[in-house]
Amino acid sequence: MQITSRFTIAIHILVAIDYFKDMDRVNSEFLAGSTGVNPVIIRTVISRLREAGILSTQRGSSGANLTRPLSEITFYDIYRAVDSVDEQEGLFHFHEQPHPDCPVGGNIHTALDGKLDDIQHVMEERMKTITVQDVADDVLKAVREKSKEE
Amino acid sequence: MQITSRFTIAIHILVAIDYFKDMDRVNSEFLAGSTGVNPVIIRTVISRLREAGILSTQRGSSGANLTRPLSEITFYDIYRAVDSVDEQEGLFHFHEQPHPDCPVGGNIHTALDGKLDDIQHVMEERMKTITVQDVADDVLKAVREKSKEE
DNA sequence: GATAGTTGTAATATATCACATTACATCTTT
DNA sequence: AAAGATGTAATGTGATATATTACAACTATC
Repeated sequence: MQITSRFTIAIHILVAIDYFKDMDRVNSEFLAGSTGVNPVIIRTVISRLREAGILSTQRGSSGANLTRPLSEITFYDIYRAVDSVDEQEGLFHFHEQPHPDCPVGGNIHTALDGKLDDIQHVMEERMKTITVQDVADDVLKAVREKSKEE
Repeated sequence: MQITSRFTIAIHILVAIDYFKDMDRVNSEFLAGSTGVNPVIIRTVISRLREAGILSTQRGSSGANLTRPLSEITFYDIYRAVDSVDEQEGLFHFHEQPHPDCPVGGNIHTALDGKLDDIQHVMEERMKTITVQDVADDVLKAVREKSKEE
């Protein structure tokens, strides 16, 4: 299994919105071209980012506005915004009907749930330490490296 | 998305094999009852554990033998054994066709891949610190708690 | 050595989900 | 009013997880 590409798409979108903010009309068509993803998917990802308060948009009018700088948008914010992992269900799919009358089956949740939460938690905490600005910086760096080579 | 239940099933199975080792014939039918999972699924999970060298089985003959104590089987070992996350693909599904000629699309992998690997890595490292024995201990504890209550 | 019990595995079915796509109502800008 | 956007519903398609049936291969026991 894999975490949905909505997550990397959202990061890509945010970097692009910032990168091209003064140069182009950054509409869903443009972002679809940059990401190689269908424009409707772009719009739904943007919808989720909007619902999460990360950016704002106007019906009919092109482009999106960030509500805060990229340096204040963490990977965790995006992960939550685009529902990379369902908040209720959790990262691990637990088999659903362990037998309650079996000593193991009847106690496996008690014994295991906390440990699974732990694992998910370290992952999410690490996500909180990385921001979209970190990505934007590295994109810029790479762009400059390439232009040097010519 | 969620990590396949094969992971929790495998942990459940290993705890049960150990717990019942002197009491019952722990065959796939028995484990299917304890987990609430189809016996064929049980056998395929056991197959993977066998391929990973965690236990051995004999065709025709009931039961499985652990090749090492539960205290030496980590969550990471199981995670790898049952292919919870494809080793090639990684935890995050990257959108597949970012546009190479776009400054953002052409550099997003360079900028993002290492960060995604980092996140996956902290999760996997935490998995290495938890063993199936930890679960078995907590199952036993819970069993004893419940028997006290009577 | 015949029988019953078991594992290993292929083949198929079903449900769910991710992503693509079409279509269109709604809104903004010119 | 016309052109260009967004928001979103509806539908299609492919991939994947799990369940299930079926059976060959093997072991233990009577």
